[in-house]
Amino acid sequence: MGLTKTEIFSEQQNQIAVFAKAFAHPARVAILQHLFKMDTCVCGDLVIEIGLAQPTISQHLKELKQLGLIKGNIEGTSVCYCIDQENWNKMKKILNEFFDLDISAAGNCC
Amino acid sequence: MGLTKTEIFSEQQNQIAVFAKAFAHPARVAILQHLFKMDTCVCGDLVIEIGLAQPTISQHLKELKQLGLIKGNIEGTSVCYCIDQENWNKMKKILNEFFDLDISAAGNCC
DNA sequence: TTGTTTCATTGCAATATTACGATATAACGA
DNA sequence: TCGTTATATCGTAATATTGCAATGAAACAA
Repeated sequence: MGLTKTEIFSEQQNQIAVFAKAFAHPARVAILQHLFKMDTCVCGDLVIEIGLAQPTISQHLKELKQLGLIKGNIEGTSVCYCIDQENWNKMKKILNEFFDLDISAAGNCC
Repeated sequence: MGLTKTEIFSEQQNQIAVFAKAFAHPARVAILQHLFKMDTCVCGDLVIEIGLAQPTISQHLKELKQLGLIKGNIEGTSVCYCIDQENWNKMKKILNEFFDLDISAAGNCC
């Protein structure tokens, strides 16, 4: 049905999934990598850097912004985006807790 | 168009996206958490544990298996799944390299 | 004001994902 | 052999995602 049954999962499980979805597209990975690489903030250079149309980039930026991973500031006619450090670290913490689940017990059957 | 333009991105960017997609659904997060929690391997208990139909769980398991994050062994009529430690660690390394990009330079504009 | 630049939004088409009923398959016990 | 159990696969319906052309909105310069 294309509809995820979020109600049967824990809040934590849903949050992990929502954050993971942010990185589940190479364009968004590329955008974030570029925002990290540039010491000065980027705006529509992303359209040139990445090879996608402007509306497409704008849409990906919107998703990252709604998740809180990036911030955007209007500067004249252009918009300056950058990583939201606080939320980025929160996301890292939540995902790393999941990645670092104790593996010692599992993995001994197959 | 629903079709990701993978060809314009680097192999690394695509790989991050593919791994992230594994966690981009709470059911797969729940499956992996359960596989970590149980010291003995699980099979169709997942259908009971998680509240989804058997074909749906089977489909999610297939995706995780294709990615190499889990392994499955046939034991009689049931199938025993567990984390593939080697690939799990590979995935962790790739995603953490991305998460740990130097934040000092970025994030000072907004 | 008019034109330009930059970005967001809208609307749409194409593909992907999620979920499940029905069915197939494979191993086992009686 | 026959029935049971456990899982996989198929087919299908519904929703989500991706991408872009066209258009709108806002700031600026002339």
